[in-house]
Amino acid sequence: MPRTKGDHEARRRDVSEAVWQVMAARGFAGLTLRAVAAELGATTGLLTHYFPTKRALVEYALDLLEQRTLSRPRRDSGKGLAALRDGLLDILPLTPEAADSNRIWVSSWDAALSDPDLSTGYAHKYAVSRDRLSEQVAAAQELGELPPGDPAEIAAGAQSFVLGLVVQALFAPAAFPPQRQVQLLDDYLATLTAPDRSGNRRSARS
Amino acid sequence: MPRTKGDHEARRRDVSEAVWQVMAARGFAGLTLRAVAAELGATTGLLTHYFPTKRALVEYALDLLEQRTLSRPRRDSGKGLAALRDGLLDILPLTPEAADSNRIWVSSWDAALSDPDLSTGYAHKYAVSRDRLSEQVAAAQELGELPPGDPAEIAAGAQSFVLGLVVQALFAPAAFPPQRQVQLLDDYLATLTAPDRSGNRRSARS
DNA sequence: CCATTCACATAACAAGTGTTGTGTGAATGT
DNA sequence: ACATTCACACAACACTTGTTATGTGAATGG
Repeated sequence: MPRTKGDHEARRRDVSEAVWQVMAARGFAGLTLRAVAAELGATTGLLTHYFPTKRALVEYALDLLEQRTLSRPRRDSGKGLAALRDGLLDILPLTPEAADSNRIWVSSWDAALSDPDLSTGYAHKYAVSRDRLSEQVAAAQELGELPPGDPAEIAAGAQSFVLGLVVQALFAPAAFPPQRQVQLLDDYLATLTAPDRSGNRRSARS
Repeated sequence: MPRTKGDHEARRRDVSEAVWQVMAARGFAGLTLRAVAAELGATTGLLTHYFPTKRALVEYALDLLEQRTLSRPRRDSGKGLAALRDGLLDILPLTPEAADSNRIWVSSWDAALSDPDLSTGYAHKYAVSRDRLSEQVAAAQELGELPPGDPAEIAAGAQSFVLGLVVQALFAPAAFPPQRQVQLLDDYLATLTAPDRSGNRRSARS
């Protein structure tokens, strides 16, 4: 039963939704043409009509993942340290949608690590994210909310912390409910704001 | 060409090595019977002789992964904070072997997140690791090397930090050479040792 | 010395995968 | 009104995967 209205754009959105559902339910490895087609109530012919090859669909799925992650409702309340906190909170799986998004991300790491092309893409993407955090760190430092130190290093540390927290929360959602995730992040940020009493210089290169 | 000596144990070690090589080279998703057999210079018949089903081989591979991770040469120099640092350093991909191990771990998360049985196993495993870290945190606190605070929360934070650092280092090994990983970890530990000057209480529950 | 067991190889099978070609009915332009 | 294009369905393909059945030569035990 073909579409009465040939709305290309709407159809593409249907495909997006089906791809998303499949990835959320069966992981990135479960992203198969027939699974998407079944979720869509169609056949593989539809997909090959929109995507010439499987790789094209995978790349589309990754774009979709990035886009949906980026277009998630973002907190953007303050400036400086508050903005940094918001940016980090946006990453955490605090809502079911964010949990889906993160689960898909993590499950895509398998394919990404085995594929050099995808791997460099991921590295670049995380580098961009780090740069953005770095700017927020620098802003917070100028406001005196964070002690001095290389913003890039502090940003890398913060991203590591949040990334790892994502992974732990995905594997043990009961042990890491949203409240505890926020608490852990706030504790981490609290230690960042504290001055360093030890002899170690923070983030100095040899 | 069958084995002249029927050394069951040695053969199993050969299988382990082949499984390891395959996972390191092609990721967890690439762990296929024929790939292992080819790496072993044998056929699938050998594997079905040792493992009744694919799942058995997967479980064996996960055991192997855990065992190899655990049996990696560990630093165990000091007590208290130094022991905690050692335990965290042991996780990081500072050596090629540790990088292999971590890459396999990360690539296995895809299958684990889609399989409830494996997922709970992973959650348990990370919980055990957290408990161990928690004890080291408590010991460091008793030595006065760490300020007071719920050891479990501090351990969870430290594990998150290291886990995330592992992921970043795997995707961008050039940007996260061993030296920088150690530096980032030491910076993190330095912030932990610093007293909290802010009004936030560290790790208090509501 | 011989029967049995072991440790595989070999080959086939069914299911699932991406891909390709052909058909077909609706929409569309003229 | 008609030819063309579009948006798929349908079916077959080559391939990979896990699984299973059968054979076979070496080790082994009595």
